[in-house]
Amino acid sequence: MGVTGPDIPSTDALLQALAEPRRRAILRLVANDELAAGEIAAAFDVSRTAISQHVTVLKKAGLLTERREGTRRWYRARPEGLAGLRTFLDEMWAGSLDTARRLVEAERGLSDTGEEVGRAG
Amino acid sequence: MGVTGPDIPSTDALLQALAEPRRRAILRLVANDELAAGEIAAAFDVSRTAISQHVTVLKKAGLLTERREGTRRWYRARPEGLAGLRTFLDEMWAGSLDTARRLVEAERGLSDTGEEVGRAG
DNA sequence: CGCTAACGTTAGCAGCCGCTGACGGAATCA
DNA sequence: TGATTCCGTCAGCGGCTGCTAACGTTAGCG
Repeated sequence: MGVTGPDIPSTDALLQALAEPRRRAILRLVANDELAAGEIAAAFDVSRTAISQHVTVLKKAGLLTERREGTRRWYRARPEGLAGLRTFLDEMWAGSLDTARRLVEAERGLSDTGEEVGRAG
Repeated sequence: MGVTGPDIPSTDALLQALAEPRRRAILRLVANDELAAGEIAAAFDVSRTAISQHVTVLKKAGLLTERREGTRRWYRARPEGLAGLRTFLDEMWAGSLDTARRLVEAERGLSDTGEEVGRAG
């Protein structure tokens, strides 16, 4: 019934894609310039096939855009693909920082009064 | 001779640690509360051993702090551990966004003059 | 049409990784 | 001291993953 959107990549796919050093290198390579598959492959010591597979992973993670021109395919980094990662990071950061703030406060109270500081009950 | 610092975890270790769904769950679990190893393990359906190994990975990535008390070890999320990830994200984002801006500008020029817009030479 | 260029895809393989079970160590208590 | 609790570590195993070689596909050219 409903119109299915362009399937938003999960945080899992994102982090798993970025966990590979070579995939991050590819991403940096096409961050400033649009490159064809062959050009990307030429920058590495592994086979063209391996790079093609990495590119597929990055594409599925929403980190790459593809533009076909003749027999060639041009790739470029997709900044919005990193939005999910930023969200994940902000949530983690906020949660932990909030706790850290609470701890500092409790510690200060401790040094003043000598009162015990345990886990928040 | 020199004083060796507390060895800063690499971006690779960071992303690889975060790539595991269960490790992210552990991180969320200790983001707001300090928990003992056993308590963390109790929250999952896998063995205590598996959790211990995940905790080790997170610790090596600088994402966890450990506090020993008697036979127990208390764990807590370490917000500064995510700093490296933020740096990585910002650099990627900046690079891609800069390119995107350049492209929009070029495209606007194209729609006005009909001039070809290729890769920056 | 045949031929080439530029790719993606598949099968198969080696290495990594997460899991379990068994074990060992440190702290606590009788 | 011995027994128990809490926990990390090790060996081994199955599944995943990154790699290569061979093949299939599409676009362009003679």
